[in-house]
Amino acid sequence: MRLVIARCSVDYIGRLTAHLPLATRLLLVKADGSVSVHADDRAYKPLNWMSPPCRLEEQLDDGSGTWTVTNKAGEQLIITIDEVLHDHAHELGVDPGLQKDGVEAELQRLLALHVETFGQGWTLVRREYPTAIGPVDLLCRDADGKVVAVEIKRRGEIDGVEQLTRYLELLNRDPLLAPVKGVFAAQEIKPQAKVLAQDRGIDCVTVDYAVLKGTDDPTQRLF
Amino acid sequence: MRLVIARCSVDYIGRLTAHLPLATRLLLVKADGSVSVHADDRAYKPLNWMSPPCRLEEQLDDGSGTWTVTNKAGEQLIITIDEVLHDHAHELGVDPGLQKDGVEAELQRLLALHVETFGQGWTLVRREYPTAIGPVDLLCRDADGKVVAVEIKRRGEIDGVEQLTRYLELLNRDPLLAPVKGVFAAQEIKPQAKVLAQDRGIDCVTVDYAVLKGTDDPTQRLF
DNA sequence: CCGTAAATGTCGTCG
DNA sequence: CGACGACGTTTACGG
Repeated sequence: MRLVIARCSVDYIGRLTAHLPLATRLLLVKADGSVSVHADDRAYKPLNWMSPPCRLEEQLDDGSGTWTVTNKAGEQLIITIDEVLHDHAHELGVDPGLQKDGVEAELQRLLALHVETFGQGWTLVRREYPTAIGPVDLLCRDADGKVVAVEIKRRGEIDGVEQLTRYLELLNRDPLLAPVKGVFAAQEIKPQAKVLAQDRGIDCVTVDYAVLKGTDDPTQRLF
Repeated sequence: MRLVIARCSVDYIGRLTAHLPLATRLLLVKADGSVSVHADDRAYKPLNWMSPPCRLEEQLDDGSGTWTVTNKAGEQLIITIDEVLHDHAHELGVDPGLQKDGVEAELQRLLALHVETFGQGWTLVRREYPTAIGPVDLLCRDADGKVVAVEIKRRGEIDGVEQLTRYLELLNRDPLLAPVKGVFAAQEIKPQAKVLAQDRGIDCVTVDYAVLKGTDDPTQRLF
């Protein structure tokens, strides 16, 4: 990893064209070949960058000069360097990598254990019920024995309603299942998604993750 | 901007939980308060980070110690530092910012100016025509006076066709507008999107941004 | 500040 | 290699 602080201007010509006027910035060159240009704000996102695989060509005359970064698609990041204020390289080695523990999978697991969240007398037919266009998160039966397809998202947006709609269309072609109702479940459901769901006859359920987790965790129980 | 190379392990507790085993990494502290942890790969994306606004607390004993970064939501990034190999700070000042060209907004602006791109005699009714489920990019009339809804994307994919389909369904409920036709315009349209659009009776138009821009820019005109 | 759509999205997985 | 969905999406824009 190489860290360069330099006064520079930058041009990107690729999927779009972009220009950065002369200013002092951080140029970050990683071992994977990527180059990114950071200002002192905008959180972790660089002002400009080139993702690997790409090639960095340096043309330097006494500190000032030009970096040209090119990828296979012919996109170019051109960094015109006026003055180098700091230039430091360091070997980091391979990173052991990140261990993540996601929320959506957990949400599905908890709801599968507690389908009564959707209504009294509900039972789980199957989690990840397979169809030709992908698995339905939960297939249930309500108290009347009617089949219900449940789509679970952490954040409920319009795309999720579309996805559930496609599943319902497919499931309703199966005479053994039809008529199949739909439930859209998420920690938070956007107004637009609610409108579309209602328009399609799909019920929306907002799920409280903490409560659900509490239901699952004996140490969290109130009684 | 502060650049620290350190042997560290990292834990994030927030929207998910994540852990990074001990290794040498770059810790990037920006003037906006953000902290990000970079390995020597994964392009510009950090392994872990905290976005501003947040607060960094340092507890150090002879180089080793703990950084605790907290935001308002109570999310925490905890960096346990084993050894600091490099620590360098630099004043960058405010960045003049990025000038972009060629994004969807630009494409929409140009097409609004040149609806004849879609056909002779076409007129613009309104840009960003409002509906209950969001604004239609362009509402036009063709040479016969028929209403046409135009959805514009930089890259035309299935989602865009779905979006336009929803608009058409809604607009066609309005007896003052119906029947409304659809046009899907993009610099590049994926085959799948074309197939779906055709199936829905939606016309596809591939737009040449350079030509359109040339039409707009007198200095670029050939005649 | 909330809601919505775009993004050089990026990053996995799976066919 | 391309399509599809998730992302701690992030970011910009408009009400």
